[in-house]
Amino acid sequence: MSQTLFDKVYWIVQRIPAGKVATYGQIARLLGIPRGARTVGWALHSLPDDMEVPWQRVINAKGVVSTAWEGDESTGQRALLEAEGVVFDEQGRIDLKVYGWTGLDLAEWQQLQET
DNA sequence: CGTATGACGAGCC
DNA sequence: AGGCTCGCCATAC
Repeated sequence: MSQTLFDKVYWIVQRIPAGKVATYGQIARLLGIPRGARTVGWALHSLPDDMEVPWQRVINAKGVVSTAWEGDESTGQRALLEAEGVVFDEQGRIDLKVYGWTGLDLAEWQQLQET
């Protein structure tokens, strides 16, 4: 079945460990489109509700949560991340040096190439 | 098939 | 340092 770019994005995001965060640009590079950060963002934008994807672990390069989605204090993206151990600074940003995802391990990377 | 759009990014002012 | 503009890539219409 022809995996769409979206499916790959979801596949990768689902492999980001709890307590870690990745940037759109980082995921785009994994997909082979170094300048396609926007496309990744769009993929998550149109994420089906019935799909379990920790999209909250995907943020922009500034270490800030883009989705002003904030709906609720207990369900907001920030609350979800803090519950996983991610710490925000006074400016509401995440230190990517500490919580940044290092990437897929070798086995996962190879599996991605096959899809 | 051309134009518009979007959870971004890097560069310039 | 902070804010604005242009560039990129894959879908939607």
